[in-house]
Amino acid sequence: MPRIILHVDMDSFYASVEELRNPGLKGRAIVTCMFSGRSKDSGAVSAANYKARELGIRSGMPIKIAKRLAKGKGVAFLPSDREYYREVSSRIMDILRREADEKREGVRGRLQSMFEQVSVDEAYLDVSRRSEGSWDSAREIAESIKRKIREKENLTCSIGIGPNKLVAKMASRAQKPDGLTLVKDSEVQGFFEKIPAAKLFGVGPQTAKVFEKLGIKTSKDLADYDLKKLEAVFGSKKGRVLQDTARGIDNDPVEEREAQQISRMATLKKDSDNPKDILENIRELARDIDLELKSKGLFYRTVSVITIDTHLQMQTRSRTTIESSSLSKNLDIAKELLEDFLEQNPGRMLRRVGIRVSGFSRKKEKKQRTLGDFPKEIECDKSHLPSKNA
DNA sequence: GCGGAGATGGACC
DNA sequence: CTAACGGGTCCATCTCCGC
Repeated sequence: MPRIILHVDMDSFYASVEELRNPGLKGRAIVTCMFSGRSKDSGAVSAANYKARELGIRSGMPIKIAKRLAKGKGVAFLPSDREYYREVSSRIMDILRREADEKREGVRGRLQSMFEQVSVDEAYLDVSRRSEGSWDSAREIAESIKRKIREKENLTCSIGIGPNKLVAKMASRAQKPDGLTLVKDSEVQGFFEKIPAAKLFGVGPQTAKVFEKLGIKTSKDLADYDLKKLEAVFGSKKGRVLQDTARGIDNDPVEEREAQQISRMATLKKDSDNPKDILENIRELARDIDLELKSKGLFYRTVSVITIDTHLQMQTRSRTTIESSSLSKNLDIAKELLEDFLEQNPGRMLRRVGIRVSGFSRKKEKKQRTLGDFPKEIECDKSHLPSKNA
């Protein structure tokens, strides 16, 4: 059964939302920033609109560099307000969710959207059924989505359409902003051949460096490369995945995924190796995580402490307990993990610290299970229904 | 050999 | 003149250990 998948990607989302929020900014170059607070312009760029990109400003860039590029050009630098962006995002996701196919989960399961939000500004939609296998009607669905987002939120997005998530993703990237790119099965090979291997989804700076050594430049080079050799260099799993990627092959289903972990990080006001200092920060982060856990009704088994030192080297320490757990317990463990770390790394100054919880479950103690965990017979009382055998 | 636990690295937004 | 640098998530892999 061939699929038709849409990848919807909001255009420079944070910056665009800020532009709407403050009419005085209309038409200007806008950069949203995560200020770390340790010095005036310490931190990184989280988003830059297209006017700002024309100046060479990119997300992930240190704010100081962005400001140098922006010198005298009237660029607006704003602090990121992620809570607000999440609100706007959830309205957009509500629009998108309704455009995806529906499917029944399990035997008598509830209706579920074939929809997958991948980040605050991106989502995949499976529209195979709605479009009845017609690329033209998939294109109409995409156009209608773009129209709705523009009408309701006054924002633009770029949409890629393809036979799987990978192709849809690469397609949405191909034309931005406000783009719509359709790559049907018969066009996948030609479309991928034009893409440099380093630009493929899942290929970052490290992998690109190895490609260079191997003489792999284009996706075609990678697609035609000896699989055994790739697997020898990258490991069997990654080698295989890389070659599939270069060929536009991907069978990953569109489905909503449960969070596997929740973490919070913060930059210290000053580099430090003082447990008291650091623990103070971790305490705040743990409180925040605790709130989110409570609101989601989740329990966890594993706590990790993450440290990033002055050379930006990251290390982690984690511990798994029988069952979670209160905030205070969480903090006790974090404290021990941190103390272990500091003992084992005397003199190492930390720049940032974080805490992470994972290994989630919904059940409280041993017994209480969710409905889905119960065997069928006791799922519900059917005695009021007419008997099958009657 | 297999699983979980723990640590690390790479990638993406 | 150079270096400058957030926060969050997912996944794979390696090692170690008990079974």
